[in-house]
Amino acid sequence: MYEISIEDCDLEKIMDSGQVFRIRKMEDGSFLAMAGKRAIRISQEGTRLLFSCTQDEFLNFWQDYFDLPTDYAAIRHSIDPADAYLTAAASFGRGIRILRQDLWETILAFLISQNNNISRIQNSLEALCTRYGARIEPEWSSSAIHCSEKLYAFPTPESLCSGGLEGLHGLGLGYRDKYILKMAERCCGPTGKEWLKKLSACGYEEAMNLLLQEYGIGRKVADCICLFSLHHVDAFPIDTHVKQILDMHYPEGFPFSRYQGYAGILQQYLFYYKRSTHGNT
DNA sequence: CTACAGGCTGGTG
DNA sequence: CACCAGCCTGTA
Repeated sequence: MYEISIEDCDLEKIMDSGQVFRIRKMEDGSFLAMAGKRAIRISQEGTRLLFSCTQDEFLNFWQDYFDLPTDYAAIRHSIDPADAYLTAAASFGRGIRILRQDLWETILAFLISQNNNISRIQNSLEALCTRYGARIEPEWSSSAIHCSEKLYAFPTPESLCSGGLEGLHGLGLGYRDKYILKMAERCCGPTGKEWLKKLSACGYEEAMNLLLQEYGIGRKVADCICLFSLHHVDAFPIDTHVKQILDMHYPEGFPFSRYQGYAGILQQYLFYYKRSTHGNT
């Protein structure tokens, strides 16, 4: 167990902010977060967070995964007070953080996300993990906070390839199955690892160029990958909701220059605010 | 039943 | 260039 107190970190909001699809709330009110081949239980009361892992694993993985070293209050306070909508959105979304998710996993998640809804995305990802992922046996599974259900790691590119296109049927992927298979093939073997490594190492512009060459990846999906995995927080994904916000509240254009270098964080506040106040799923 | 999901591809004007 | 039909399918 590892306990920490931190401002601007609300797991429920993070879970509902649309950037991650493998965190869910358990019956006891704690959260189950899965990332790659890891799984963790986290309980939260106010600013207190209790992680079901050793200090070592917290410091080596989860701390950065949840981007805890970043000062989000400072970011919120930099917002133009005259911008009533953005001020309200940031206040409402206080606690959201931009996670640092695994690249391969994030690419697949957002390939699936296109023209899709959140519950279906979650179902598809879970089905994918159940079919092709290795079993996870977390340390805490045998302790007091047991978890009856079986947990699966995110599958490797190699395991996805092994099933071919037929192996992706029945997962609710629809026409996106061929995008997934192509991407799995892309990420296989040494050349695939090299490509992922290159993506991780380069800047925002270069990452966009590389991603946009891939089958099934357009500007919006590429921006999501840049923001939610590579942590290029100047990436500003424009989906139907954000487009509506921009049309409605920023007819003169969003003030990107004022928020240079971290507009993507504000995009999350805007997105979450709009979705939450319109009762969408 | 239809409409719609955090879009992209491929073809047309 | 801009425009847009078609695409899979669970959910509302």
